[in-house]
Amino acid sequence: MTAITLENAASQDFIPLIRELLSTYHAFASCDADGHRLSGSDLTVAQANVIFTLGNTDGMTCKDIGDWTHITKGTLTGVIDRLKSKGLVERWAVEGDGRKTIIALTRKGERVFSKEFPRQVGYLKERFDQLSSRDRDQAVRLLGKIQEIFM
Amino acid sequence: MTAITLENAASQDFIPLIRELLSTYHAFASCDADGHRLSGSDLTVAQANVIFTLGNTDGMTCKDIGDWTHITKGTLTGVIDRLKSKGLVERWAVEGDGRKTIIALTRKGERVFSKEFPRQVGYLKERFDQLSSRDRDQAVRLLGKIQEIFM
DNA sequence: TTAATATTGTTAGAATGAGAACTATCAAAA
DNA sequence: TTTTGATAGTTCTCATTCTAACAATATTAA
Repeated sequence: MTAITLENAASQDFIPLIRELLSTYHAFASCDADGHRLSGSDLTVAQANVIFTLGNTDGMTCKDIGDWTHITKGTLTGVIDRLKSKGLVERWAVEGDGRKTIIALTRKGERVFSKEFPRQVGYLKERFDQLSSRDRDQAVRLLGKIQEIFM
Repeated sequence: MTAITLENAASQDFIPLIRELLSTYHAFASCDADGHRLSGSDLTVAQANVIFTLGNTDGMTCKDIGDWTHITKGTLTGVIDRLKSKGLVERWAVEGDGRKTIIALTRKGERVFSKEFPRQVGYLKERFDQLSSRDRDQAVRLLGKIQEIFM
């Protein structure tokens, strides 16, 4: 309830949580990127996430892809452009709603998904196997609680 | 111990944890960015983090700033260039080691730090006050465990 | 000392990122 | 119906991001 001053700001109790959240995120992101880079798939992290999102679906709108991947719409247009130029996705008009576009994997995109998705999951599994299921479930629960404070 | 296949990849137990980590990170990052944007300080998140890191120090090397903020050295050069052009930081040579450079706040940079750091901590505190200290401490502990699996 | 190796920081190039402005389309309200 | 507002996607601008290559300097080993 005390006001925040220059003197007490740095010692606020929640700052270690922020630091831990950020360093854990960066540790994961770095590991994830390593997996994609070592695979020789020539996919960036963002491109791979879009491919992985579209896998086993009949296509999704840009809005839904963005919501799922946390990629903002302005960025997503460029990511999809690059995937399209690689022949991995295609755009379809939606009948009944002229505002929407459906993005879907091509045959080639599906082959890349079938190869890269299990490989990357396996790559990450080697790390996450070191975490007990108890800790994992607790972490999911607590991260959910943290998320709630931003809504 | 089972091999990862296209069929079982998406149902791996650790995937919800990854999704929760990413969405919590993005929720925080978005809130943090909102705070800086609404402040009218004209600082980007990266710039503010460097300012906040340098506050109450006598200066730090680029290496140490990068380690603390998780900004890679290539990126950091540009961020510091922009802070320098705003007159908020300055570069000093290190006597005894010609490879190193010390980055330090200017007077103007210190004034910005004194104003923006407590303001942003207060802005974030309003959210984190909604989290119990028990959940906060548990989250720190579990995030630490997750981090370990990437080392 | 000399050579091999490491560290620090900058630079270059391509992709990602957020946000705002814009177009087009749809929905709701008057 | 018309007008007002909401939604989807693209485009634009600037900043950040990463990797890799590079230069300069330190350190270590031979």
